[in-house]
Amino acid sequence: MARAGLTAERLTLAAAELADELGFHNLTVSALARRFGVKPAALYSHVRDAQELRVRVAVLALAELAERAAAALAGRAGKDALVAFADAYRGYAKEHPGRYAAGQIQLDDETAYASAARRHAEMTRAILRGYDLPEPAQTDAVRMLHSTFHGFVSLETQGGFARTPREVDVSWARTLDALDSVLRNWPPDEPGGQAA
Amino acid sequence: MARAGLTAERLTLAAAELADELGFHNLTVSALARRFGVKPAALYSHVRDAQELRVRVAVLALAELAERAAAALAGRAGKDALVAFADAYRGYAKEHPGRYAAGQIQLDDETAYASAARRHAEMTRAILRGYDLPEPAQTDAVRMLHSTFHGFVSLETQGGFARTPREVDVSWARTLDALDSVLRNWPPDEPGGQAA
DNA sequence: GCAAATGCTTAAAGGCTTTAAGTGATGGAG
DNA sequence: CTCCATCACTTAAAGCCTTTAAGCATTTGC
Repeated sequence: MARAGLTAERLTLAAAELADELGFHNLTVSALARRFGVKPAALYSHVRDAQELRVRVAVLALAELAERAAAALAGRAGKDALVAFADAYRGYAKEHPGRYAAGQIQLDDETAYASAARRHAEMTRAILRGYDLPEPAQTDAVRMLHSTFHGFVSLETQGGFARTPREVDVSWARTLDALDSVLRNWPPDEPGGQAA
Repeated sequence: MARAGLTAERLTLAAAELADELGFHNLTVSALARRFGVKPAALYSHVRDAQELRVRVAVLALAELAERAAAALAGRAGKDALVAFADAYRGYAKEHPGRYAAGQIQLDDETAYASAARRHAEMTRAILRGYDLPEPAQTDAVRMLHSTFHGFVSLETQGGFARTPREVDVSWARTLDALDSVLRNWPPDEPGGQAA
């Protein structure tokens, strides 16, 4: 019997494809083995267990996403940078829903540190350079941006916006307009009240 | 042997508790049966299968969340309403992470229609009444608000903000300030450019 | 060309889901 | 009050998944 030529890397890549096709939660050792025409037990020489497989896909996804985001950001500033980054983020999630879902799992501190998670934070801060926010506000803005991107993409891929006719692309664009607007005019720490 | 007195309702409630304790993805028929001191097969007289159990928890969660949000909204308007609604949303997710996660699963159109999903959309629109947005922008704003709330809460419960020292509560408050600000000053359809 | 290492299979145990058939408790009718 | 029908739960069993251990075969290096 010819060997299948399994390695941790090939398994990870195939697992990522499987996740994109079937959904991350349908990524199983058995399904992956099937794809290689091999018995499930064969995978355990290359990967400790199912959880390690998931973590590997997560790390791959974070790296790919960081790569894309970095490319999108290159040479841009201000709103251009904001939109390019956001579009890269959303585009990746739509092209690779399984990988994107993988990227959301909890990584232990060590794995997260070694992964591209840091690069994401740095890039988001790079966007904010165009908006000139002082430090504590900058952290808040990073969190708000990340929340909005992730929330929108996550709701969209789960069909959360499907029941309203308006084009999702338009709402996305308007949301980015709104984020740009609020970053250019970040509210002061003591809000002055809510007068019209 | 005394009977356990199972009903679909009691199972659903216990399933919700189980999900909050162990995480939604650890909600299994077996674990639930164990909690009632009963064999797994016993549950199948009351609930069609594991998926129905999950859907029931989702519908329960959406209803509870709508209840809370409605109470928070009562008698408030403008930023007060925004903050109360958002806090109710986040509070529920933190108190009931398993239920909250359940609320994110895809419901078929019929179930979704019968569920509280509509009430959520209506309440978000009610918040916007205080901000006087014309219609297509209103839909965009609803989507942005929902995205930001969901994204923030989802990242927070998954530990996404844990690696930065700043208090998450403060970032949440500042994010709501920012949303209030952008709603009061919603950008026009043709953005005028990005001058400082 | 042979031995050692490596890669995959077989075997097996344990858990989860789900269906079908069986048993015992409960409650309503006489 | 008692008997019987119904309903609630158990037992049994099949199928799929994960994971470990042991075995066989293929490749590699000397």
